[in-house]
Amino acid sequence: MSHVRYLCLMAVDREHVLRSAAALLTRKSTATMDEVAKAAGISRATLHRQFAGRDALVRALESLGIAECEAALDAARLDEGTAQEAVSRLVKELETAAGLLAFLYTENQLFEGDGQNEGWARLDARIAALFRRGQDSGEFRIDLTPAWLTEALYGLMASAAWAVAEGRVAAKDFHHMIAELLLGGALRREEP
Amino acid sequence: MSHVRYLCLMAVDREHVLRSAAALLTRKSTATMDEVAKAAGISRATLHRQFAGRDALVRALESLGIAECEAALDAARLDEGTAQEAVSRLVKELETAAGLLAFLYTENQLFEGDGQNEGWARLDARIAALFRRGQDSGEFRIDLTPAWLTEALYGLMASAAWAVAEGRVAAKDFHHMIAELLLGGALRREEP
DNA sequence: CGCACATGAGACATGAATGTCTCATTGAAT
DNA sequence: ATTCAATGAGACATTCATGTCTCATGTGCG
Repeated sequence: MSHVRYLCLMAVDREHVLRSAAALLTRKSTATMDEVAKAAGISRATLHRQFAGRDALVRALESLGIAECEAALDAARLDEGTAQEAVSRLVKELETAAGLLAFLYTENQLFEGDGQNEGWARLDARIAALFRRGQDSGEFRIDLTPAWLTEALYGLMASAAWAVAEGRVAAKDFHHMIAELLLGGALRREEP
Repeated sequence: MSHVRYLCLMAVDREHVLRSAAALLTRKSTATMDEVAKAAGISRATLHRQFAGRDALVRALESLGIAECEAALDAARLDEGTAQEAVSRLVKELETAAGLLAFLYTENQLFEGDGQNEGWARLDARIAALFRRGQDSGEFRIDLTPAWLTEALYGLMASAAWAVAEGRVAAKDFHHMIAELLLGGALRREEP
């Protein structure tokens, strides 16, 4: 039964291709299908056999990014402990997906039109709910809206991913930089 | 002497074209030259007469963005008062350039190769120097590097510009959102 | 060994964006 | 009114990424 093996190999390769594409497109968002194929170590023909076209590839990356984010949200256990700790865990869990997120964040074509993936709305809602929980518990200041804090989290993740990729900051500081800057702003300061 | 008037008109139109292009490309970074021309209310032929090609247009936008940033840095008087106040003034002065900055921030092709505009390095140095001044004076925490704070400022500006453009946050909160979040993170908290 | 199938290489057509060109028109200055 | 320059409209060739195709190769399996 080569059929089973066939499916297995396809799945593995598809995963590898998506990873390679994400890594390349994060650095050069205008990379051609040929460059994507070369980066994955396959031919352009095979790339087209796995993804109907560039659009399908980007959509698959979008689904992968959403899935990774949701997995990170689950792993971060946003409902446990203080909101501050939950945010810190979330940043930690999102670190591996930061590069992919940074790419998707700039693909604004994904968000025009009605066919936009509802996964983003789910993610936004869960993250915003976390910030709202922190506000309700008195941990976070209330003059910064959950929507803005969610946007800022995305933006800081993307900024850090690019800064690390270009060597302007150290990769090991990723979590500390984002969590400290974001929480320092979102956390209500003790009255002196 | 129509020659003088000729030069004057060219300058005015060029400015207008650049503004229109910046506004459009901020929303849709893949807009074609035809769309850019239509957005500026001119024909594609005239657009090509003013800018040799798409590359030249992007380069001109880059120069414009750098010039606006340097003007904002000058107007913010980064050496006066506390570093915190200077950062707040800087965010205020940069607000009008935020859309353009957001576009340039994602044009990572500008930063590959050796021919990258040295204006960015100058800007980075000036902004980083401001954060360093705040650290030296004890206003800002020292565990977040000036390089990262500079990156974070860019990232938050871009995030806020997009969020405002898409209606997720209110435009009037622009300065407050960025300055408060950034400073809250960069500012050393009072010991309880 | 022979079969099946995924792959790589490459040819080919298509479409889109670009860059260049000509020509008629407008508009302002003289 | 005449002249000059800029503009708009459009034709045109070119380039490039894309998408589809065929064919040869190799590799695993029966």
